[in-house]
Amino acid sequence: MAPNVKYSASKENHLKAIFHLQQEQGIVTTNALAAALQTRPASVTDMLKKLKDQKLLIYERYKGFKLNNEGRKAALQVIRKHRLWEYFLVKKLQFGWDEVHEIAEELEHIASKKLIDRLDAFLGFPEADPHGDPIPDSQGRLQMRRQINLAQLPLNKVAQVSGIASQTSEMLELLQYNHIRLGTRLEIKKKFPFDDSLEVKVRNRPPVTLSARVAKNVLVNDDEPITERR
Amino acid sequence: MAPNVKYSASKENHLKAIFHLQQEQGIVTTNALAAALQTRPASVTDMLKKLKDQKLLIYERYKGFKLNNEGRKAALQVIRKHRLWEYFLVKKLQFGWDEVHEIAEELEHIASKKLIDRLDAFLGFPEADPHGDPIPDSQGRLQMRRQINLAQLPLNKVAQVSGIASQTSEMLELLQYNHIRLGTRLEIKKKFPFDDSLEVKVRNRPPVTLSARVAKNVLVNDDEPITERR
DNA sequence: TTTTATTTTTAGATTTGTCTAAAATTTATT
DNA sequence: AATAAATTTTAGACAAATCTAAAAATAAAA
Repeated sequence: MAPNVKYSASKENHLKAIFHLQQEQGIVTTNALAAALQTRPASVTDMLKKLKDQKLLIYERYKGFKLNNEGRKAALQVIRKHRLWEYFLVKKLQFGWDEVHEIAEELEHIASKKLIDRLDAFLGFPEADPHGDPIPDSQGRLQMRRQINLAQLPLNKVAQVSGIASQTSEMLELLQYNHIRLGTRLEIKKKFPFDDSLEVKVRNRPPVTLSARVAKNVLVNDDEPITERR
Repeated sequence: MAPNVKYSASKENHLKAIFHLQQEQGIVTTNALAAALQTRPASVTDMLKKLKDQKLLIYERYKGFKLNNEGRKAALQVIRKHRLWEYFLVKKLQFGWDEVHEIAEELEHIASKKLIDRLDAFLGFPEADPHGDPIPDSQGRLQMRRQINLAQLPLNKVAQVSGIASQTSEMLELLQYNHIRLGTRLEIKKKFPFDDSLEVKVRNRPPVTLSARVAKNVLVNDDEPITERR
């Protein structure tokens, strides 16, 4: 049933953004979604009505909303496409991991499921995109990973960067400047309660200071990284 | 100047279709374009006005139209994108050459020029797409090739299939069924003046009969193919 | 060269996605 | 609890791309 349902690019963008927001907050608000999509609350309300009519979300006016099963499945297909294209751009076309997001935003709206499954195979069924975010499989199953943000990491505990929450190019540029990338191992050397900024140490580099805003957007593995191989 | 001008998908489709039509007929008519795009003449007129305002074509009402320099350049960029994606789909993702057109119709509207130039390099700067149609280079230069259609080929002269004019999936299916594909060498064994159908022979195969309609859409090299290597 | 037929354009509507400004509702604050 | 502030929704408008039906222009035929 419903193997190749096609939603407009705008609807897909809304579904995807709702999915990400409800990961963090459970229920999503109109204002939050409008901010995430750089649009107006009124426009969001308009779209919510359409998505509700299409039975993709649970929504009662003034009370917030979240995806239902159908909506979640649709969102995961978009996320799958986005992340596979990002992987393709970096691994095959030699793009930098910090410059692929915008292009993938366009590619993710190409409909053909066959295309995506072939691309997946061509890329060797990668598990994560270049930012470390896991790629849903063909059935939309997303292998969840235990991630915490850098602000939550205890002092002096080494962790490995496994994802970047906010992927604006400004953010990615800042991280690149500080030699923080996917897979980078780092530890917090000092926390400044005044503004919650952190002094972070990456191996073989002088320590750098990160604002609380940045730290909250750097995701790291919750458990001990591999430090020795045997 | 104007390196990354972005036109809507619909405008790009119009530009591309006009380009193809004027290749054959010099000047293009509203009805012909409407037929090519499977839309209505009134819709075409609406779009023509917009394209004229954007200075992409020469158009006087009731008198037909054609692309100007700017429009031709834009059309060639779309054609370049389309053909490179087709090549990618066939050569890298193992699609059949008769099933890539629809997907490429979507991919061709992705904007980034950098993406396309990287893709071009990744594919090894191919000269022609899987249907044998030449791929414009990064500057939009299209290397023209001497092609005639199969109906014009003299009796018993071997020629090599170098392009398919009408790429409907019905047409491509028919050709595939008859083992006629890009690069296939064939010759005309008999012409039937009654309906201008042809008996065509492909090496190691029994002869097949093609209608005049099909023959006009199969393009072959004008000059002798290479039969021996030295 | 009139008349008829065809082609093309205009006029007015529709759909999708967006917006602003105002109204309705909920939440927060005195 | 009453009022103020913030959030969310509605009402009405607009742009893009399309459509149908009717009018205008051109081409073909009698």
